[in-house]
Amino acid sequence: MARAATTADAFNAVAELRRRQILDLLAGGERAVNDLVELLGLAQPQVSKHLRVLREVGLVDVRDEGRQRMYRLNGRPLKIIHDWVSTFEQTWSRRFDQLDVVLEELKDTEAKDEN
Amino acid sequence: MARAATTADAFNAVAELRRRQILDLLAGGERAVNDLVELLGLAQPQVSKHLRVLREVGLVDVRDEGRQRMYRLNGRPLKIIHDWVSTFEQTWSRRFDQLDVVLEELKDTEAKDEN
DNA sequence: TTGACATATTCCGTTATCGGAATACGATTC
DNA sequence: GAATCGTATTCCGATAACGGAATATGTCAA
Repeated sequence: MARAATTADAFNAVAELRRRQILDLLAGGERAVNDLVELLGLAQPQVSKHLRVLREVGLVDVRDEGRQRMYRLNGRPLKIIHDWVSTFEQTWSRRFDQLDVVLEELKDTEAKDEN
Repeated sequence: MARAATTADAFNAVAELRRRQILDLLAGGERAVNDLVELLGLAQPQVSKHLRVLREVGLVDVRDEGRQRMYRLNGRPLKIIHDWVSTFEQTWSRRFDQLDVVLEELKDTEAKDEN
């Protein structure tokens, strides 16, 4: 086995900077592929490939509009990420940093007491 | 060029299920490597390798304790992910789903009006 | 129906990743 | 200081990701 398919889930899909940028752009509303190509400064095939990955994990929806394809953000799969990361929110909050310090000091004190 | 190193940032580090599991375990407190090996049911080298990635993006800190190495969670790098994902929070909320429906209906109405 | 435009797919080469097995290293313990 | 324990690193082999270039598909316009 080599590695998890990028297409497997939102975590993998979003690990790529370009795909995050695409989602950022789509947050501003529906966009045709060539719009994205221009805004990102990428080659068109690369953009289409990234869009495919995003489509496969459900992060974007497509709609045909004449010869264009309009892509639209669908953030729902991001909720899984949000939920998971939120679990750790305390970890980076100021107050818990302080708590860590207190706990460390406490540990040191105990260590001394054992002598 | 092939692909960005997994080791590059928190997004990539966390894209791997095993590494997320490790962080989940460390959320419960410091752990020695063999603890994690047992809890995860993985081979020890694999665990050490995942820990290395996590270390390199700053998601865990290490402390030497005799012949053991105690790993400890450091969630700070997750804040970047949290911040980014939070940008899209409205996208999956119930109220905005409803708004989407309304907008769709409106679009349909307009389409009919054009006939 | 031919040509131009918009997008998707395929093919290619390079590189990173992952798991597994073997091995190296470093700190204890005997 | 030799055996042992805990962990890290290295060396595979397989896979798949990525960018680039070429090409295919599909739609509109003349």
